[in-house]
Amino acid sequence: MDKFADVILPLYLPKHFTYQIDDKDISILQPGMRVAVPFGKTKVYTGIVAKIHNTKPTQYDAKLIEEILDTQPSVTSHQLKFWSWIASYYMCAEGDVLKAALPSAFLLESETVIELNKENNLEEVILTDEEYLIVEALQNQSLLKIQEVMQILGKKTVLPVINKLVSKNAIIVNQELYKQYKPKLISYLKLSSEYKQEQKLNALLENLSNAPKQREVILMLFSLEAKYKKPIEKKLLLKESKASASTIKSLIDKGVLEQYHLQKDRVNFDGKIADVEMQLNEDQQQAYLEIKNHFNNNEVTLLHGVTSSGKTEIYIKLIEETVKEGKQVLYLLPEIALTTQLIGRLQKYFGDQVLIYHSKYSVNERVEVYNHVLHNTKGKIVIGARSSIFLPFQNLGLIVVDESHEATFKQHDPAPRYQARDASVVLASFFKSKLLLGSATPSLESYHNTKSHKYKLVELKKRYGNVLPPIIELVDIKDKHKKKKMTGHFSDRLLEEMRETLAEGKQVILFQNRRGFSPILECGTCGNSPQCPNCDVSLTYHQHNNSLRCHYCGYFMAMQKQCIACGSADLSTKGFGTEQVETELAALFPNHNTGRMDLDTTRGKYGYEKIINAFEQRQIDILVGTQMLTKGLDFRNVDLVGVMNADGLLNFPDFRAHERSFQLLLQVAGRAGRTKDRGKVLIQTYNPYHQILQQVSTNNYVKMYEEQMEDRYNFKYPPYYRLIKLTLKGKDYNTLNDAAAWLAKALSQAFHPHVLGPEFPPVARIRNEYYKNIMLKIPPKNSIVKTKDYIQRVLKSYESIAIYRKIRVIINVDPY
DNA sequence: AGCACGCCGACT
DNA sequence: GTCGGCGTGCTC
Repeated sequence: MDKFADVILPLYLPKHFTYQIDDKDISILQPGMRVAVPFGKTKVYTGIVAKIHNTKPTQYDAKLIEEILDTQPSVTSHQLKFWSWIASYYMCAEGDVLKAALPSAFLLESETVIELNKENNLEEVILTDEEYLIVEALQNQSLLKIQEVMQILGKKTVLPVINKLVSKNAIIVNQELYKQYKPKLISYLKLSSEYKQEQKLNALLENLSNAPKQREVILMLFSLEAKYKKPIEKKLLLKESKASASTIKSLIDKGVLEQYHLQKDRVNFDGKIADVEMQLNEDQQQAYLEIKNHFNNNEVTLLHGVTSSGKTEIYIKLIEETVKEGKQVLYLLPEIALTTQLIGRLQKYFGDQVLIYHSKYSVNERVEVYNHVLHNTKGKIVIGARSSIFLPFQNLGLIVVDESHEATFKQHDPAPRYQARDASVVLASFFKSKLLLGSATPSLESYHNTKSHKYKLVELKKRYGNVLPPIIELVDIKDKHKKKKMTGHFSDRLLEEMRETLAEGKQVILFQNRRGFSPILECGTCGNSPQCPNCDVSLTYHQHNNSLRCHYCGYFMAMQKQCIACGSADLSTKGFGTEQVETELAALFPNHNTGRMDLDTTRGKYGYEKIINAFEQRQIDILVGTQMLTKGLDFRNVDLVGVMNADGLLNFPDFRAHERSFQLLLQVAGRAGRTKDRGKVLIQTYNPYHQILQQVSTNNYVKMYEEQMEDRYNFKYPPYYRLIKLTLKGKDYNTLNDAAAWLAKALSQAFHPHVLGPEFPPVARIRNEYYKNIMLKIPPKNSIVKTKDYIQRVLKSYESIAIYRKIRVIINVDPY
């Protein structure tokens, strides 16, 4: 009987596609395997088999699967179930989930390539200029992709030219399937088996006496083999014998040495493992036992522990136990906190049991981690950013979500727009694994869940080693300005404390939540400030390359000397960022080194580490940074933290601004005084009586929680109401407005008072596309599933209106 | 989402 | 008259 496979393709398409399975493949193919399937007229895609069945499609003829790319499934049944949950909850295509879940090296894609037709003598062909350019390029490079042809010709439509060349028999068009993953190979050397006998060897050495270099290499190889008792890398032999590559090559050519390759893991740990058992103090032990107790009842547990109360030690203890049971562990962290500091700490305990998975890892490294998790081979503990929830776990025993309040667990763009913290609850339920959420400042949602008994709460109220919490002082800079006690952006109080701290040989961290030098350039005569031509934002000034830049599309221009609008030279900068703080510091503290940590200075894989190391080794006395220095960093010698301006955070136009400010400020404060000396935190603000700042200064989470929850209730926000945001996006302003109005009206028919908008976002145009938002507030008593079904139905009728089709609709569920 | 097919303006 | 723009519709 004919068999069919439902295949998930890496495309934005809501359904599976059904292909017929070739008779010879029926016994081999299983769900979860990768297959290459033809799609449309030309394309071949890699898809994942979701289901195998014998229902022949009635509406169309199923095509045959072209090739099976696996010998065993790459995707587990748990993953398939999880993908389908993500797709339906976050309202996206399973293909979107697939793209996020698999390392891109798994998804070979067909690409049209052209090469020269060698059968034909090119001299006899008459070519146009464009055709000549392509042929010339093909003489240097045997294959050209369509993309490359476009570049060579500098235009988009290149197919006619290619077709002409084909008809002239000058080139051939091919479909190339790319297999991207390449294992890393290391060259090893050994003596040919021929010389294993003593006498042959002696004869050889005798022979080589007139080639002393080569003789030396052989002897060195022996001594290295004796020393390490394992295969000898070519690189090592080269280094130790100080021979040249050509010496070794000639030995290989002579057949004396044999070269072979072994696959090597890119991700390797070769440090030492600490041989001590994790010791918990009394409070930690208490918390640990409570957690264990909740875990035994299979309950999700929230660990609310103040900064540096020693949450990590508890995690390590729990991880240790899970690993002992032979189960896998997932340790989720916000991307930004994935620093060498924390990884180093875990590796100290678990050595090469630790696998790391995040976006700064290369495609090949990710494939290796994926396979280790799938085959449960090396490493039971995965430390990773949000995307690691998609790894192919076999028997997941524990998930730890550290810094669980962090907004970066939510993916905003592209789809799937998932929240890894929330999704991990579902993931844990599939495996019946334990789930621990950790935070010093839990999200209101998580805390609310403990109040409503959905989660259990465990608290750690004291800092580790009884270190006292830092003293938090609010500095009224409005008052300081009035009294002329400000030097640039520094109040006299901040300067005083900084001098004192530096004099004691301690370090200072300054926090300014904005990058760049000084965001906006403003003309003092006419008030004009240069705008981005593609987006509705002012350009920001960047001092290091003296340019004006757009943070949304990357557009930049040279810094202006005169106002573009009126020609006046009276230009000044408004607002301030990390760069300006650094500049002011250089003038205020000429005898101290300063460093800056923000997006601009941490580019590249090791940019981050460099700054952190320099600070740890006290090459930097004062570190200025944005919020990236608040996460998971543990500096022992910092006694003072200064917040340059807290108001920018509080006045952010978002219902979460207050909660976020509270979390951020407490995180920043936590950087101060992590050892015996009591740290100090100065927060400069125009509004010291703001209730959030008061709650920060008294470290009163519960008060903040209660007050914010009241607001959330009154204004119908999460966790009471659920939100779904629909964003419309398109180049045509008028059509966008019409489409948004239509959609809002259609949604209102079912959700009447709970549809907000359509409204333009703060930045209404990005890269020459306009944006408009519609927000849906779903009352607690309404079914989310039914609501989503209704939205899908509305969208279907929306899509049937031809003129609206060029306006894209992006759906974002729980869009915090 | 891609990608091909198909219909109207500015140029060799 | 073609080349090349983008609107329209389909993909197992």
